[in-house]
Amino acid sequence: MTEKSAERPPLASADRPPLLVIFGPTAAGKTEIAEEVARRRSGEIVSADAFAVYRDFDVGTAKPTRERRAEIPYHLIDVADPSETFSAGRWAGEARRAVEGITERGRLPIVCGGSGFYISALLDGLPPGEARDPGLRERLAAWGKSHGPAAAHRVLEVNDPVSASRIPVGNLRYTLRALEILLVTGAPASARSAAPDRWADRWRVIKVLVEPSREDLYAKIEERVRGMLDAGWDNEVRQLIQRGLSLESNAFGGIGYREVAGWISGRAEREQTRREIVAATRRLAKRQKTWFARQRDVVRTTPGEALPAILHLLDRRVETERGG
RNA sequence: GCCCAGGUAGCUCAGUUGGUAGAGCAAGGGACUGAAAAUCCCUGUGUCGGCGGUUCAAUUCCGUCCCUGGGCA
Repeated sequence: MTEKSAERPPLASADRPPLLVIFGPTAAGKTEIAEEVARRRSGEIVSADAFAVYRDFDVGTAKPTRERRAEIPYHLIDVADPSETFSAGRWAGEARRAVEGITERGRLPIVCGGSGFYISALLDGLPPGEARDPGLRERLAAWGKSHGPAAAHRVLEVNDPVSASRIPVGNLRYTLRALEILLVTGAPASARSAAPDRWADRWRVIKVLVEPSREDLYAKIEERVRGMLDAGWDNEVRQLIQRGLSLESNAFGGIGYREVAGWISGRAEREQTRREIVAATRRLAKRQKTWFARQRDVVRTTPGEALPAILHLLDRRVETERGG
């Protein structure tokens, strides 16, 4: 997908088709805004959500309902089996294809979601080659578990001191990933620089960060978790478990799923479960905020101001064309 | 009413053989190159239940009162 795009020379700014990217913390109200923009500007939404990709994980991922998806086309939702482990690279590849298709159809692509790493992979690209080997990863995980993070980090330090210096000793997952890259590619992860990725140059990218006040966000999180619990989250989890899906699967790592599993198996009260999920969601929002803080060329808005701000930004192209 | 066990960070608790205290969780900040809603890093002054007493010094010992569990009447 990148070869084709690399051959295409970048167009003058005003001639490039728009690519709207709406991101922000969970429960900020991004979806409603994206849907309204889609209605008014004949757009299609590309979900940038690492857990909405899994089929049958609906309630806890705040996935748009079938009715809404019938009205507004959505992409990158329900594209993976819950037993799979998805990846940022796979998402970015599929998202690029989706964006290209939407543009070719003459419609507005709207990337909307809270998975910052995924959005970065889409816009800025990832180093070439996945350098991923599930079997090796499993063996490394087992080895790391028995030897401990310190031992793993020492091995990395010998073979890739640069990566080792960047990764805290306690972060076994990152240490193992660096080792995996080393073993799969034969080169240290630190030498794996991102090749210049010009994919996004084909679009006039409009990045909008939707950020409510902390007070509003926490209130919305409370409300959302309550709503999910009332909407039959427990039934969804019960069905997933009955179907034989492992609690160890990546999809079950999504916030709330293991908590709800604990509740329906009688290990925790509903109210306690609710509180834990709210706390976990707040922590997620905090991490998202940290991730988004370093984004460049972003228009920052609140949920209330977002829609007019976005419409104004989209219409600016028309003004430019008329003027020039 | 009596006996026992407790009252220490927002929560659950540890501890100080007397020199004014820590862990986990929560909370706040941060990192992030194919697991990312994941993973990890940094941040802990709190009338150590109240009031008296002993002591150079009490959260730690003594007395008393209050509160919370449990037991006995």
